[in-house]
Amino acid sequence: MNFEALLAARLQPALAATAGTPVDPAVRRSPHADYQSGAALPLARTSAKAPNGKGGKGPRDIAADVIAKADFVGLATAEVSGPGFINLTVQDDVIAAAVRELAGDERLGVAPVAKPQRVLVDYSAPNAAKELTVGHLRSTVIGDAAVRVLEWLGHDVMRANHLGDWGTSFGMIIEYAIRFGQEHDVYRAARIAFDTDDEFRESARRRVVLLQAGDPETRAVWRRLLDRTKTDFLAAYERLGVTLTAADFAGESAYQDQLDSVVAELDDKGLLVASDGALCVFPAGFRGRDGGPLPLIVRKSDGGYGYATTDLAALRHRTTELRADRLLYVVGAPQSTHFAMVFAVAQDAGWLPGTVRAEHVAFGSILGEDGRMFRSRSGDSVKLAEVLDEAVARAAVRNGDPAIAAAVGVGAIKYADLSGDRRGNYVFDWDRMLAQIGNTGPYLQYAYARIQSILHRAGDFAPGVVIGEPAERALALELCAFEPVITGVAESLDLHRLAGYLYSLAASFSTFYEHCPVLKAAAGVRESRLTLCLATGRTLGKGLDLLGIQTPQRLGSGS
RNA sequence: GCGCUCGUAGCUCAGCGGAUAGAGCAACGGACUUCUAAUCCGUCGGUCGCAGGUUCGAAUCCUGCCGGGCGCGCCA
Repeated sequence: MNFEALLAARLQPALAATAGTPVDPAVRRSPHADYQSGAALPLARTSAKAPNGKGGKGPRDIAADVIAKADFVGLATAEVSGPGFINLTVQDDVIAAAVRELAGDERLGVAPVAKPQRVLVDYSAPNAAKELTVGHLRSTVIGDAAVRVLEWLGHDVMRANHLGDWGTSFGMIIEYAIRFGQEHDVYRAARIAFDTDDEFRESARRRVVLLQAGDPETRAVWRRLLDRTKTDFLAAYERLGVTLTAADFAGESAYQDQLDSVVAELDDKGLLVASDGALCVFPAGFRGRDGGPLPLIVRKSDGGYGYATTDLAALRHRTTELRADRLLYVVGAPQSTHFAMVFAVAQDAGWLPGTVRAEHVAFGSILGEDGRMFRSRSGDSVKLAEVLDEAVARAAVRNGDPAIAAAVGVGAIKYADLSGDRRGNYVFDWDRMLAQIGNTGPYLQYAYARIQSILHRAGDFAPGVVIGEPAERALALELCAFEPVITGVAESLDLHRLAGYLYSLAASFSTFYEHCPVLKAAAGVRESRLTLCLATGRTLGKGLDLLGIQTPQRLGSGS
């Protein structure tokens, strides 16, 4: 259901007739009515300037004209308000019918897209030499929610987990593993050796060369280390409720045999410039510290390849071989310049035609309560597993069932990540994210659980909606707003708008719950309220599912 | 220095050119013979960083400052 679109469609002919030209109906939700249109306001100026129209009409007169010409029959009522707004009030019976339909519709009034796109979502992408840390949380959680939303809308979504499995850090851990016969959890130790021991550092560098040259022993160790971390990652994804699978791993190593060809193709197109021994592309519009052109280095002076080349190879593969229509890179904001340059070079090289959208879905950092980068007391980055453990332990205080505690704890962390504008930084705060009131995971899960409890007790009933109490009306109207939110999020990838909507829906439900007894209501009213519960439960359930958050049937210690 | 980004209530944040800028937390005051009170209702709290500009209308768009974060040639 999309009342905004329906109302706009009714308004459009009247506005066009009044203005003599098509006008944006500008229909929005409003605190003064269900919806409002501000379209008459700018029209007043045009009218006043009309050649012979002495004085012209004021915005209120114009709004009245539009209302007189518009046909709202069977949908809404309209009235002029304030300086010239058109307040629109949807008829109760229309809202009721819409909710009735929603309650019985698996898709909750959201139709699959008419033209599915092939969307490739590049997310999570941890360095396979290390453990997962909170640093990987945002890309993983945001990317997976984006995948879920796009997929549910009917798009052909391809997940890509661009694992760091080839760089210097792998040289370090392979060298360390071979020397000390230890193959698990060696990154920290290897890093220390690399930073403090010149001889080790040299060996690690040689090890990268051996790896890239295909040395059998090196490759064997590499393969074992990689398999081990992949297994660990998959376990973490499972625990997080992230849909990435083994089939989605597409690490840097996968593009190694394409790097020469990337450089060759850039050369063919005359984009390559030798500079200080390196091969570079200088896309237009990028300036460096000294004001000079900023290079994207595609081959280092030592002949090796860096991440820029790998990113270009991956992009080319995704548009030419995988035929993606839209590329999403869910990567931290600090890399925005890098991606802008990669996209610019890819365009120049013809790998990114105008028909394909490439977007850097950037996000900010997770901060500690001191406002600085979130780290453990020892200054290390915090392991993801430890964060999840603590969240679950905290949730377990109120939830005896381990499965429910896990759903609440993990859900709280994910929701905290998704409920704010992804571009901004956010402060990691246990108490806030696990609070049972406010815009939190637990609050939404609680609302969902209460609904399930009612529905369970109610048993079968004949759906139908009659709007009575203000709380019923407010809830019903909120339910009808799901569709525009979802379609908007698929476009903007602002998951926090979905989160905000769900919070607002849950809050409307809580008010309804307080003011409108369901099970004890009179016949007729009872069925209507149960239908509202059903529609709300389904919407909350689907919305949270799209965010990747579980919805237990029951919360608490039981009974 | 250049670029990107952020600056909204004491705190954490919404606010996608429209009316009197909204939530939660905190503070204070109410509501449990009632479907989970893990909730709800109310009160208090704001020169939307500053100054200009565009507009009938600006927290929102533009410009310039101030302040924080990040980035700026062989790490990813």
